[in-house]
Amino acid sequence: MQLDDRLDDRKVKILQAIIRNYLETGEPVGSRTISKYTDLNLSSATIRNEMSDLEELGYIVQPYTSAGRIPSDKGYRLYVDTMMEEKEREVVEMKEMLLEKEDKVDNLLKQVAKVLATNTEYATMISTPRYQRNKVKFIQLSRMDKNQLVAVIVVEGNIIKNNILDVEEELDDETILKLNILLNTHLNGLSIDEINLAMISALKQKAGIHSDIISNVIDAVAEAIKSDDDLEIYTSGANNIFKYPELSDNQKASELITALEEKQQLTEWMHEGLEGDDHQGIQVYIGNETPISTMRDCSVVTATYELEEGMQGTIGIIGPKRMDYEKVITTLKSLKNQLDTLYKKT
Amino acid sequence: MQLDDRLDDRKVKILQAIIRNYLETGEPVGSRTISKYTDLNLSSATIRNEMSDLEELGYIVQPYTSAGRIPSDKGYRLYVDTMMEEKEREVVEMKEMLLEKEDKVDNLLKQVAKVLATNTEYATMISTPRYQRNKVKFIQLSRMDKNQLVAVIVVEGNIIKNNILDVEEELDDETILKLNILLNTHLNGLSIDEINLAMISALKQKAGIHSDIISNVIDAVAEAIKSDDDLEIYTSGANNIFKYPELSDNQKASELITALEEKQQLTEWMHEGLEGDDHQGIQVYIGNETPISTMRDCSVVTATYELEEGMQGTIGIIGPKRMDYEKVITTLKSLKNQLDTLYKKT
DNA sequence: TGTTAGCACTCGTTTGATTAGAGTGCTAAC
DNA sequence: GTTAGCACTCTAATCAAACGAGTGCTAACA
Repeated sequence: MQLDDRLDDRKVKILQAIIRNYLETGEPVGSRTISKYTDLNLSSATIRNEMSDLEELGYIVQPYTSAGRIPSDKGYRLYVDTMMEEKEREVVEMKEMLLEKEDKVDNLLKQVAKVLATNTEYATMISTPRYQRNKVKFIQLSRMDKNQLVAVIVVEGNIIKNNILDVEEELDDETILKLNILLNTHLNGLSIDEINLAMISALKQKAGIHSDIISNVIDAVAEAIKSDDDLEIYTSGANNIFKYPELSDNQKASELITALEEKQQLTEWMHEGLEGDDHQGIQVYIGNETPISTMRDCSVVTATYELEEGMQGTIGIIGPKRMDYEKVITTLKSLKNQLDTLYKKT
Repeated sequence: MQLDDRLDDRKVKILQAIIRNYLETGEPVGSRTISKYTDLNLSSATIRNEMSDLEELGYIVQPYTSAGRIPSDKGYRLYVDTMMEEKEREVVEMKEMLLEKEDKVDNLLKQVAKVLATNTEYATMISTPRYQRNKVKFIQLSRMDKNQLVAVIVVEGNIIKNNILDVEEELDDETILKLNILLNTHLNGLSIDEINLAMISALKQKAGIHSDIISNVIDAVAEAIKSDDDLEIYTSGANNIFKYPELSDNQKASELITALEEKQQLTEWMHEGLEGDDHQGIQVYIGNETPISTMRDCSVVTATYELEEGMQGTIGIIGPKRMDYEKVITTLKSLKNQLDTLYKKT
């Protein structure tokens, strides 16, 4: 008999039972367990037949002959997808996330990573928001020293940047005032795309003999807006991986710790993660679906949050493949909501 | 016969041989090994006698009856101390530490931690400099919005801080200018100790109706100077601990990773570490000498560096007790020197 | 008196064999 | 289509024996 590609209802139920049980115990689960566990009233023999089918379809695998079954990546995938549909509406409030509005976004994020790690008992990461199309809001040059200017640049979202500019010639207050006016009138409200070469040379011309300062300021502005080096990632709860035997043998643990420490890779991943958009900004990567090879034994759930218009970042949870997807997803959703609204009403 | 408290020359040689051998292999070392290893031309039996003495004196221990000996904390201590004396003068140049002067000190430090970790194959940490008695160099209030001021505060070492202040009443340019002059004339050159209550109330009085702004600014200044939250610690190379079997069983590895992640503890330690001063700013903590209990199986070597006058920070290397003290210490010394001079000549 | 050879003894580690148990696949009966 | 029964498979746990590195002690030696 040719096996139907489509799963009937009973198979799905059995698969879910297997996965749920495996999530709890971490041990391969046998037919007898399922027979007792489910309310299907089927004998272990029947379950065995069904499991045999499920294995043939690739949803579960046997670690070795005559052991119980564990879910394959494909199995997890099905489970997660169906579960997502079911839970699409339900969003549980996060317990006691004392998210007092920190004045420093960085500290807030660090704290979120930490709380999340303690809460879920998995490792977590959170990327700082990207300010893709951010606009200049305010520029101010001030003389600090004889030969040094402080350039303060505020971009949308009240992100403040400063640079110290060395100047050769001494500038008097009036010149500085003029430059300030010039800069503000021309650059305010512009995003990085809009500050092009033509714009810059026009500015320089107007600045006259002080055109070299303009260059410096423009550089500072560019840096402030693009803020590439500011796209950082905070991780927390790395030690949690030791709670899951399947991740904590020396080899794997070492690789994982390295992956979490090596933020470069994570950054790139989170970066691109901002594009795709599955279920309300939540994405699940199971096993080999993660782009980082050393995480092939893990699952990663990410959520995209938005602090203010255009300021998007990503939160991620890294755990074993048998992570409690349900809890993780609802937790992330709730957190995402909180972050989304936190700065909106400012 | 009562054992002399003092070690004779031969005992020291044997102890050194034991330790050196143990550093290499990580295995308990027996009498026969030493007999062959050293140029003392002694039989294993003689060595056995000496080792028996050394054990009684507490310099080495036996993991179990009839195993070889391994150094005790006391043994390491002696070894490190004598070695330090020998190497006091010798400072090897660090290999290829592309320390191009980063404009951001933070990035520099992160990079140092990383390079150091790769270089030594141990875990590393580095704390950002403390600006203990730092002085205010420049203060500037600017109006950004109708109801928002930007306060820019520059302290010695060109550390720039900003705060956004919400103001209820709208201020005109002249008022702001007056405030700026007031603040600069009174606060410039002062350290945090010197900005006391009397000072503040005097300022407020002079500010007249704008005294509440003064309060806010003072708060911002205080925060900028004390910069407690800026005393951060970067760690790197946590995965290196897996290279040493004696540290990488699950329990210990987990604890260690946690300790490295839990920066609070480290911060306090590094903080107090700045006081004591052993050998040219290098300190060695062996086993239980570390204040962090989960590091009792490790040794930690720290060095204090100074970027600019009064800006001290600490670098630390965390490894197994059998770490290559010689290499670590010379490496740290060289690095310390580089950091010490790097910003001095600016 | 200090050094050495020899030998019995100790104790953790390695090895191999055996056992227990969980789980499967298959067959035959319902 | 479902179930009971049974032989079979494979892992993990257990145990004993052999191993061997290393010691402590004694007696002999220079």
